[in-house]
Amino acid sequence: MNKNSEPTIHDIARELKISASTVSRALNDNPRISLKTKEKIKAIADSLGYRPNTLASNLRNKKSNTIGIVVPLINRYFFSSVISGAEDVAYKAGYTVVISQSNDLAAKEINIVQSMFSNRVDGLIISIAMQASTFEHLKLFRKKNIPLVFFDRAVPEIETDKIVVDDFAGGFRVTQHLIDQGYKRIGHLAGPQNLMIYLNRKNGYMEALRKNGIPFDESLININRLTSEDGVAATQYLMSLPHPPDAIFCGNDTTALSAMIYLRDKGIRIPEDVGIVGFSNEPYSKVVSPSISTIAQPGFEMGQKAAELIIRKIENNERTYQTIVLPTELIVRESSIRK
Amino acid sequence: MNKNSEPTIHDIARELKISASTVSRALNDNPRISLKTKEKIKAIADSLGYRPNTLASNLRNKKSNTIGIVVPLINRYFFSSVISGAEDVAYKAGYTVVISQSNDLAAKEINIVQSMFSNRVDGLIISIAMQASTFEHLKLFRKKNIPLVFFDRAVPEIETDKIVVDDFAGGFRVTQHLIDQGYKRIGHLAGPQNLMIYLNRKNGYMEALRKNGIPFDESLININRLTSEDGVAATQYLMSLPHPPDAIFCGNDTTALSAMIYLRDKGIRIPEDVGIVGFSNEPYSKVVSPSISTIAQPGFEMGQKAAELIIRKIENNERTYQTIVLPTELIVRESSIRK
DNA sequence: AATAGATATGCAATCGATTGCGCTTTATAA
DNA sequence: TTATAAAGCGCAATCGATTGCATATCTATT
Repeated sequence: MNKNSEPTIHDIARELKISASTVSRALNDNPRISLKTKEKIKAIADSLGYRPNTLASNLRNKKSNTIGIVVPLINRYFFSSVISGAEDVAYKAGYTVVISQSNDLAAKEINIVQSMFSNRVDGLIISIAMQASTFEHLKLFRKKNIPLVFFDRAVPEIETDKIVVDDFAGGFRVTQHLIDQGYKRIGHLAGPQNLMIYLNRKNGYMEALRKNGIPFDESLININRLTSEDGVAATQYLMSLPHPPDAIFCGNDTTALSAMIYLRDKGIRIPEDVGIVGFSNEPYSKVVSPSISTIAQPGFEMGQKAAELIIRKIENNERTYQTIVLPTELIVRESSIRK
Repeated sequence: MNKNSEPTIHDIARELKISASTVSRALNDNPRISLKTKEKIKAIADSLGYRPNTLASNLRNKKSNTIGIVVPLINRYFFSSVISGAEDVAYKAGYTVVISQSNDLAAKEINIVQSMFSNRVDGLIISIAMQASTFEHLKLFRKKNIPLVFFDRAVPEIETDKIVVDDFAGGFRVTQHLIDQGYKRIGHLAGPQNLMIYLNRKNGYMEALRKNGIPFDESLININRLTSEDGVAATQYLMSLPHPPDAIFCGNDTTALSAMIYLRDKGIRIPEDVGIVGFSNEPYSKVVSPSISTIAQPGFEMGQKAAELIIRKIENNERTYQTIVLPTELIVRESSIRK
């Protein structure tokens, strides 16, 4: 072994005057090697401080034992929870996870995905960027038959595994809850409608109105990017209507919070004057005052499920796809309790 | 090229009846290859849908272009911010980041770090587990001269690059601020003292007391693991003292919040009866009510700096180490304003 | 003692990309 | 025209681990 280069199985082999194949087999506990030899080999390996070179092994095995995860933004509670859950499962199954964030930019997402392909990830777990519009980079994975799992934000036109929450039911429940609380004019801050999750939330909202015989008023829906700023602007707009809403179903907790702050500053009381419900159950939603009613999205669990699913696909080469819909849970807090 | 296996440079070479070396050089824009040949090669590469196999390249180059990041818990705002910042910088420099969480367990940390070594990461960025006590796994990196950067939670006995915030100054400032606000008996919830960050915060606290001529009272310091539950228990304990504190400097925002909730439930007013200051500036600290005074820790920036530093080390093989101390910023909010 | 069968190990190719060295061919200079 | 250099490209080894096939040794059986 050269100085300052790692010992390899060949160094161990030379030391014992045996072949590298034997060493390799011994270290992998291959039954073809006798126990005595194995022990000698392992002893030398230890004393040399040998560490297998995963790169070489991966190359030979055409398998990287790596799962790629792409999220819009790592630094967001829901996504970091998903990553955390997926990492947990992957680690226990002997996989490494590589992570990238698209920053919700289509171009970066394409780059990342291609780079992960070049790195020969065994599977890809992704929640697509808001801004994404073409999906050739993802179809590549399907074409090569590399397991691909969408979570939360999926692409309808790509047939593969998906893990989503029941956004429709979530939107429905939120709205029904507001109606039950006696709110009469319910506004909605909706996210980009090219993303199914936001479309479904809105549809759930509309269905609840319909079912309760409440006429649908287009002007009460404001579609935006659900940033904090958008939340303020949209709320301002809704409240300036000749006939403003007395409750707002916000597409996420970010806008729910910013709407709440805006309304409070205007002297509008929550939940007395206007009820607010968010979506996602961000950690702060339960500690702000008033606490925000919202829909819990089990991020950690989604990550676990996504990892379990993709590992199964990697190891069994199944060719059937499923869409796992996790149930939503309405968490009623102060911001929407009128009764 | 075999069916269902990726095209390689050899396939391109065969197609054009040239050698693989030429293809490799052409694709890497080596000046030794003529422009005409390069163009032909790139055209074929495109039409074949060729993607370089990074594994093979990495093996040959003894470089993985990968940076490992180990944090206690991915799913924590500060850490996910660091990861986010590091990923940003790494991505732009052409590196992939692999991420693992130790769950604050020593055993898992050791495992992860060794696995990252086997994966031949080019460098390792880590914030050590609370529970960690031996550091052989990290010394391995130093011994092999693989760049190692600690952030936030560093190991004093290992000489390497470190990126920390000025916890001492942070603790000092918090305490001085409470004193300035007229609080007389200031308690402190401290984290495990084997971690420098918590030790430094406590030392800053003590120094501020000393400088203001306030006698130090051992019983006002409670050392715990700074979980939400610990925060409640510690606060309960402090308030049950014969001479309870009128302000508490909490080692992190988690405990600050749980302390606040506990006190509120007991009918104790904040900041009138008891002042509270946290540490870390978790996102919720500014939106809860009362909002929590705290120390801002620039997580995203720390991640960026850590990545920049480690990439420089990787690419230049420098052998000098630095400790970058990022300034802390006291954010004064409602929970500690008495005047 | 001879042979089948089991046991233990080695040979050499392979995974895909890279690169030092050397061989042609063409261009330039004398 | 001949030497000389430069340009363009190929050969083959290399990175480290794996594995099908072959070989060598040993045990058991008749």
